[in-house]
Amino acid sequence: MKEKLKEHIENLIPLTDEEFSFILSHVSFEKYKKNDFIIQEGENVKNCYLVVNGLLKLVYDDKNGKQHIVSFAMEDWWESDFSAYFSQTKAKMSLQCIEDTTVYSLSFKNYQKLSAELPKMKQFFLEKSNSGHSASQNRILSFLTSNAKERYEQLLKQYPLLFQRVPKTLLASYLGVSRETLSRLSS
Amino acid sequence: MKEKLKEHIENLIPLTDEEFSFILSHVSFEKYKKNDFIIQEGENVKNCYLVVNGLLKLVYDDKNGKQHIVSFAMEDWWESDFSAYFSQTKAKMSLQCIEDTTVYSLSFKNYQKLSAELPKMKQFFLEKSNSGHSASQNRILSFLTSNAKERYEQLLKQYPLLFQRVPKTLLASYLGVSRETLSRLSS
DNA sequence: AATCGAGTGTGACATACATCACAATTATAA
DNA sequence: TTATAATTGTGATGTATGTCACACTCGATT
Repeated sequence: MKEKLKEHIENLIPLTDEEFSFILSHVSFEKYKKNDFIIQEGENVKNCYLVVNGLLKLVYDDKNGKQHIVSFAMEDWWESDFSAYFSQTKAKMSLQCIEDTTVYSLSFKNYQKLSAELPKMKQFFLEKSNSGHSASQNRILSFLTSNAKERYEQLLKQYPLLFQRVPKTLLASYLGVSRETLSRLSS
Repeated sequence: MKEKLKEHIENLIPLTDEEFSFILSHVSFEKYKKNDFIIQEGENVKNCYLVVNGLLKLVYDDKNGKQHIVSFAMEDWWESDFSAYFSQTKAKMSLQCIEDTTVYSLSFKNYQKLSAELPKMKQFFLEKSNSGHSASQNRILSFLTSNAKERYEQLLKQYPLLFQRVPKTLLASYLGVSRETLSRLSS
């Protein structure tokens, strides 16, 4: 398990063994079951999470009780309600398991500590944040330029695995269309 | 002018005079006229920009020749085709002046240099990137949860100034609706 | 002053998508 | 296994929004 975290970071930045054990002492390994909530709307968001195995959804429940999926988090992704995490306020969204899931959890305090004491980690977080930002911009772009069918095809192309792992209802909720419309698109 | 840059950074992180002049020697001050392109689609993206005065639009031109506004950049905002900037590839979007605009320009090389040699700047960029990421997620959320009228009202509430500074056609293009629909919404 | 073009409003109509209802199938649990 | 819930497909219909066409205003240019 440790190895997976090491690989994940070294994918961007090489680490000495000392550096890695320092990092390891600042995160905790956690297991969740399908349908468990890792973050619940309204709670203080103390942690962000690296998915080791499994699959998460970051969802927003609107005033009509409808669920909207802001993001899926697959293996090797960091996820949280980052807006609440960085400002240390209450979650507007929930983070819930679609499958049994294992994660590394990083508290905000330790995030700050790692950033401050290990320049390499600050660099790591910076690069992660930049790529997260780019990914979000691409998603915005797809809402601006594409209709439901095109967005569906883009999603399939980008994450063919997702298609087999999550019910269509959730895909629809991610794409911003009703499940009925999505069903008609695929046929 | 220098003062505005100093204020902007010190809004997040205090600087000594030496640190600030080091930073200043790594950016360049530039002036553009209304309708000028700062970045053109297809070019290599060498710089990102801090808007000192004026107003920019980040636009994507789709295959049908239709323009989509991914973002407006007002005073005190950093903007670029960040995806292309960070990967040092060609721009998928253009950055164009809606008004006469002055900016500080930061090359990718100097971005890396500042990040590497001034920990405070790495911290600064990290915090900027995090808040940019949050902002993008909020925009995604508004596409998922709101119809055109609601998105319009949210925009007005968040940036009342914008409303007076840019033609409705551009607001429509930002909101992802036709100008006719937007016109009918406001009445 | 006359002309031009950008920005805007509005009617008529077309289309994409949502909603509601119901049936069929497949997974899950007792 | 049987029962129960979750998932999916599909028809009928309503609504939001897009598209096309045209007119009007207003500021800029000559």
